[in-house]
Amino acid sequence: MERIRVYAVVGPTAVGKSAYAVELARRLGGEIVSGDSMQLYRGMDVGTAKTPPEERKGVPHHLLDVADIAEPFSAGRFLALAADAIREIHGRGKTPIVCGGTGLYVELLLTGRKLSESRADPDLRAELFRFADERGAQALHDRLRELDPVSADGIHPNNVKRVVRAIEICMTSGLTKSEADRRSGEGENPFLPHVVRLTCADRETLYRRIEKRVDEMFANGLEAEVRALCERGLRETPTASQAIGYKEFYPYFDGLCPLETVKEAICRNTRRYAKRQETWFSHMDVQETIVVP
RNA sequence: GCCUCUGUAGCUCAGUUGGUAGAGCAGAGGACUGAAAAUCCUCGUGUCGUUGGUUCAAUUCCGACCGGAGGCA
Repeated sequence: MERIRVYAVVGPTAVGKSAYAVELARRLGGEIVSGDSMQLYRGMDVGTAKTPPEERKGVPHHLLDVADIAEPFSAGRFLALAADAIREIHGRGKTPIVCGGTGLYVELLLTGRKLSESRADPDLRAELFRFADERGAQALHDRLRELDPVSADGIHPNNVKRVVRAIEICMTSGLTKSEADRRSGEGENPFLPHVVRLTCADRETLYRRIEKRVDEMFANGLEAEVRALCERGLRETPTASQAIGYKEFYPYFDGLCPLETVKEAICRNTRRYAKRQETWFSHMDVQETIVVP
């Protein structure tokens, strides 16, 4: 089977992935597939730094605006959509270029994983969280160990969220999580990745870029965007509500802190996020590294 | 001017009945196969305001001085 050549542009927020990907697409005759867990949502534009249409320079972008903020999302759903988009682009004789900062999504995609659909079960989650709350994180972890000792070994007991998710997978997919993981890697990877990693020479440079970007977001109407989304229930959504650049406004809207505090919190959370991204991408199989000033 | 309280990690503070000290936040590093912009793990030496004194030993007790807060005049 011939593998599909897939380019990928990865790196922390604010290094300039999107613009780079657009240029790459124009050079290669490519189309972009977003690998970003928040740009999926319709209406989340300014805060997610979604490339505005006028900056896309005619390059088609896939997987932007494919979900309503009320929808939960998952890596499984992302994989299905992204893999389809890649095949479709390739089928038209164009080069697929994955661009995004969500390490898990991009890595699963490029390594050719396939995950069966597993529904989120809010009631089960709530029950498991309650259990952890009442009997302790260790007790919940013990329950996972009974269901799936292999994945229990790989998840720290304090990481309740992941323990809950692992149990949920076991109970909704009909397989243990570890078995599902094993199967996800079966078969040949249909993709042949060429990963370009963008990074900064040092943290200071990256942090300066982040601060500048946050300033721009505020200047471009971030507050109004978040306010409008809150009116549509953003705060009650399962996934979209967690986005950096959005959740920091909640205390401000409740009159609990000044706007300046919101901005500081966004910068801080973005810095921490960028650091986690750097950790992730530094271990990824990368073909090309570009240091941006 | 007098009296009281206070000065400990970048910040907010705890503590040592005298044997040179520890939490939260901030920060740094790391993990990651189904919420991932989420979640979790690891990392704390700092003239204990300055300076004298008592003591084998003072950040801890005593004095003075210098900051800060409050009270009385």
